[in-house]
Amino acid sequence: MRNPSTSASSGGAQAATTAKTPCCSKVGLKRGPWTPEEDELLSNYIRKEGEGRWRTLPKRAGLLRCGKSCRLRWMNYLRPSVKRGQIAPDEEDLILRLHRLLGNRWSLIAGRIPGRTDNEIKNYWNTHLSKKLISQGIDPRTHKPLNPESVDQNKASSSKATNRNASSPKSSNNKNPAAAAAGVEETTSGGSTQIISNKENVYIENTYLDHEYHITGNNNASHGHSSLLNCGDGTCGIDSRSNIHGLSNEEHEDINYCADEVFSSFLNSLINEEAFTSQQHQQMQEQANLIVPTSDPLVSLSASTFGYGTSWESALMSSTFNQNDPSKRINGHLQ
DNA sequence: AATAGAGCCAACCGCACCTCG
DNA sequence: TCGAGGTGCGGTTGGCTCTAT
Repeated sequence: MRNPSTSASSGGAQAATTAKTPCCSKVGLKRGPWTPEEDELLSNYIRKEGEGRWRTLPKRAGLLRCGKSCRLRWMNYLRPSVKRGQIAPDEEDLILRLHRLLGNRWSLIAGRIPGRTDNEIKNYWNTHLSKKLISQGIDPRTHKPLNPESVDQNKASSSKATNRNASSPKSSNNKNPAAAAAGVEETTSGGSTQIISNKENVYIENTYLDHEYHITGNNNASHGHSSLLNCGDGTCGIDSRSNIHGLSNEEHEDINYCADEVFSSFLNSLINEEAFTSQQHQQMQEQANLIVPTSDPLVSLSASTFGYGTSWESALMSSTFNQNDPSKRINGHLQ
């Protein structure tokens, strides 16, 4: 692993040129790669005073950097818990699974992989995993099989020049006007999973798993939590309309949990269930000599989790609930 | 050895959310 | 309720390193 601190020759003491970002607009602030001296100043200060108050931290620490830059450097590189080095195969596997569940929610994914930062995972995804999936004929955004035209397009876009323009332009944080007009906040729209919330409810909709997970509970600022699913007051519950938690479509029931634990175990159950059912389904396939037209374990999950157990087409057709109208899913029940 | 292109990753940017007065 | 400040997130970029010619 290269140490960026040693490559500080380029762009180093360049003054901020843009005046749009308040904290970086001050003339004389340093940008570019960090030097070992700066790293030490920042590390020593945070060890002594702790994290937070990033805006004023640089001045207090004697750094000519903006707060954002300090925070980023600490979070992505200097924090003791940050693990350096190659992504291990099991970590890679976990990233793939989580991306399939969560889409480009790098911070959420990073939160499930100890020692790895969102930036690191994002970079690893863009430089390794997306290409790997494309080479396997899988669309890295949707995790669905690519059609031949898409394969060509994706292969073309994997070159440096086009890759930089491949992503949608600054769309990640844009609100969906239609959703906004309907009083529904679409918090983000990931590749494989959509998290939709209104003031009282949160929906997790994973279209590729052919499930709809519905986490109910307050989702307003008065809770005082930044996390979408972190209510922590016991009012949150999870309602899965698949039988992934052992509940049938007909007789599902609300279960109250602390949302953090719910979300955590929710992800675990998905990840583990996926691993389990993938294996299980493969065995079933072998036994029944059935052909599933893809190697994507996701497809196996869909089929076997729904209990149809034979093909992904049946799993797709088994979706009986309304996937398009969040207003019909309040409190986990169709209205 | 020189050069061009590709790969890679730390850092930056802009936006949205949260908190607080 | 509103606005300002602080923070976090995801997308993008700059530039160093590697590899092929």
